[in-house]
Amino acid sequence: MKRETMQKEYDPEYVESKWQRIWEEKQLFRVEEDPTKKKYYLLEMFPYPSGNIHMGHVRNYAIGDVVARYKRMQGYNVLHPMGWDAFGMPAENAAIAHNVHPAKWTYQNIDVMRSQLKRLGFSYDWDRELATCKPEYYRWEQWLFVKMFEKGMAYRKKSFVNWCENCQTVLANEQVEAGLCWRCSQVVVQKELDQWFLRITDYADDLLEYCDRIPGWPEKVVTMQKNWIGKSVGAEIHFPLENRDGHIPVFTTRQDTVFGATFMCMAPEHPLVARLAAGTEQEAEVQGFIERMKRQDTAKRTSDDYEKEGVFVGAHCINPFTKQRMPIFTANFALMEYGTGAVMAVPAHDQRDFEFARKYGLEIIVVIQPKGEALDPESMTEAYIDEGILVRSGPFDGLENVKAFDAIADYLEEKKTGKRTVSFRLRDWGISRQRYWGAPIPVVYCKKCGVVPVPEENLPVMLPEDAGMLEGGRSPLPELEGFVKTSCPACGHPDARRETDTMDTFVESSWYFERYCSPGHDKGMFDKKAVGYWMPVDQYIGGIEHAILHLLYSRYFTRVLRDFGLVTYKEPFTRLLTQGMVCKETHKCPDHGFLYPEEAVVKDQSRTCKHCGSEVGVGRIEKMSKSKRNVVDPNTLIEKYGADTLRLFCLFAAPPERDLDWSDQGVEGGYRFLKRIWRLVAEHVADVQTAKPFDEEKELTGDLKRLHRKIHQTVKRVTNDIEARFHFNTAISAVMELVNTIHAVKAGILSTPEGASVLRLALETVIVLLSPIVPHLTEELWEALGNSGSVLETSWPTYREEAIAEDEILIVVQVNGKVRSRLNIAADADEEAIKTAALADDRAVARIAGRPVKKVIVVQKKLVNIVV
RNA sequence: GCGAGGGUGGCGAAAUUGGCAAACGCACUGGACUUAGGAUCCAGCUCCCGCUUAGGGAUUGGGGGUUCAAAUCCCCCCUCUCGCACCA
Repeated sequence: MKRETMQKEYDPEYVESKWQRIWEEKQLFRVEEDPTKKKYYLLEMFPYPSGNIHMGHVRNYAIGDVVARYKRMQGYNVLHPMGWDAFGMPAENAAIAHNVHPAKWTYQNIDVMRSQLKRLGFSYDWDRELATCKPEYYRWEQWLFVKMFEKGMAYRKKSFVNWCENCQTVLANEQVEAGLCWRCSQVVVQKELDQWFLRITDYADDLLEYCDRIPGWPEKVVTMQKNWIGKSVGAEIHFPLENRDGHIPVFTTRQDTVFGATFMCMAPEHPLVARLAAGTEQEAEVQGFIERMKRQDTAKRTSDDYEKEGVFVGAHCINPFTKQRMPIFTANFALMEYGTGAVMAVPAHDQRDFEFARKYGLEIIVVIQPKGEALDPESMTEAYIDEGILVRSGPFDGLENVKAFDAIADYLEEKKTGKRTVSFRLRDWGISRQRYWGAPIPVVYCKKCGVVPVPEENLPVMLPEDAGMLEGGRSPLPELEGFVKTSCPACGHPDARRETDTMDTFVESSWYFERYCSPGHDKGMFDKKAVGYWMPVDQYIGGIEHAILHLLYSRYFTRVLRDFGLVTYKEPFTRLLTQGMVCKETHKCPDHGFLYPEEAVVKDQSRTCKHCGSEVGVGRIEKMSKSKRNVVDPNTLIEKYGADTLRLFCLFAAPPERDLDWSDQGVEGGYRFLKRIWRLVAEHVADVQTAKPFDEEKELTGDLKRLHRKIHQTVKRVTNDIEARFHFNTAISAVMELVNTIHAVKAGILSTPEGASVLRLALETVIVLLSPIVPHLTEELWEALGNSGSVLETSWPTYREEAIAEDEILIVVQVNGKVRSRLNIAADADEEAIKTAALADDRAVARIAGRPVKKVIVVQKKLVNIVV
């Protein structure tokens, strides 16, 4: 296979397979802990093995690979692993559709996708590959679950949960998007079930507080997490029931308005609602309302035209401050999941309560007066929610409301009729899934002992592989006698049942980054020493769609592991980069919907549908997706242009955090650039074969001096663009400029010994700087120049400021802020000299036109502004 | 409604600290080489005015401000994308 001389034309297929083979033979990407070297853990979000690598993966992993290779060339010991988020529903759906076991489908996909990733030349340490569906992985997750159960951090509770009829399973709050299932967009309904929860709310405060201590995260993600956690500081107030024992606890952030509370609103699901209505003449109406609300789906409840409505439950409670009777309503806007499920309604100072009061003719009492204004409940058109002075508030009259927050809270605590409290929007994480293809929850239900965790020595609870898939997506586990029937691990009673729910797949992805540190470890979740060396992840890269879900769960899990003494840090990901989506224009036919580009026949200026001849609209640029038929297949492109071109385009077309608009012509342009470099080296390889890279000892002149300067400038720019900003697009531009500069050097000069030496430095610089981006091409060229070993093993080039310095500098001459002239001036010219030169400039003089010069501003090495 | 991030040529974009707006690339136009070019090389390429030469003017979503100087800083508005949304 070895070619003796360099081919004239760039052949990506040959070059890429050759170097991929060499890398593998030399095991170039293997890493181990090495205390003598600084570590760098670079991680990209691992893929779900859906079948094929798509362009979003290519972009994500191309970005990561540049950083991994760059850091390695900087001398870091780089951990760059890859694996599979392998449990999940698509496997079950495919199993039902194609009658193949989810495991088989998953492992086949993994094989295909692994070879695709290898074909792209990413520098992964494949020895660390893991798949979360393997028992040796989920075994430790079950182990942690048991530990959490023992500490009360995992618990079982009957509650209303989000249910997707299509997926036949429960969804976490984080998995409901605008009332729809995040996966299939089916409307989510509420269903009451016994479910396992993880007590993430115990860490709500800590998770929130640390949001401000992860400076390496994009602000956007941090705010999204803060909003999701949604902390509200306020008070709980107890409203005694009239004519019976007990009280209704209420959460409020506006305890300063409590004297204006004139009625009570409770969530329809609130257990007290039906009890209070029982036996009253309201009972039937209240029951009807509760039933109606239960049937209403979340999507409807959150729509814009959703009207506030409620029903009087036939009972009253007492405002503990005013002793006034307050009618109790059940209302659709009161949410059982938030606060206590009951709201004290203060219509004068809350817009929602105001509307409700107006609708049902309820009393409105103003208790906060704005300064210099008197509010009249009769004429108010909206609630007054701003600051003011308390009125009609007994002992608190005259107090500024901002001060009343504390005063009233103190009073509550003193009288024991309430207390200061904090409410979070964040709910505990429901992890039970009524699905087959997931990690079994390691619990047994015993007639005698109740809920019994599976002891460590019996782990893992293996997911039975002999399950047949059921129609409609129902889990086969509850019907698998061999799995369900077991004996109690505690008392040995033979009549015990296994839990048949599996864990949410987000549990697996909440600790895989630790597992990578010691993937084969069989004495625990991970080897503490390995984790101590590698963790935390220095740079994490992935899509913004995980801003809450995966990233919040991972932060939570890290805290749990820390409390078990397994890790020493709190935050798993020091820096986070959320890359943009890969987008492309869509084609839409009025009759046939979205079309593939080849189904839109180009005729003259317009396009017509291949099937019906209707005019095809070129739709907006949207995220690539199969359903929109605007995807580009990486395989096809690799075949045509090679992996390097594909990587280059993904990095060049846009900075990583921004969306990338796909352009076939842009890919072509990238290919052209690589061919251009190839020819450049091929053309000069004989000249520079024996030359040494220019070693800086001699003073250069003319084109060579310019080229030499450009080399150093390029090293500086590329290093800075990658290191500080991850702006690979400008890094590539800089190398393109260097290549253009080489081309511009007059032919004869390069064949002199001095020329050859500078040229060699130039070519090697191009090669080394591009090597993290297009690794295969650069390996081949590196070798062609007579170097041995891999480019990856060379160190990253450095630059010298003296070499960058220009002798002459272009100074812009402005008159009144407008550019009027430019002059070349010695780089070391002082301010006075620049000023004199500018004032003597012909064009400047003409513009000044004899007017007196008021002021001259000189910016060293940049410009002169003459103000007249 | 609340929060975040965008808006710069025909297109993707660049401008790191307030200091020449449009680097680099795509597309396009012209030329060279050529049997041919969808290969390659060279040149041009924001808009308007202009004796197509010289030159002048305008321009970073819109309006105002600060400054010798604003894509960049401040205020108001428009618009797009994303996230949350009856949160008591």
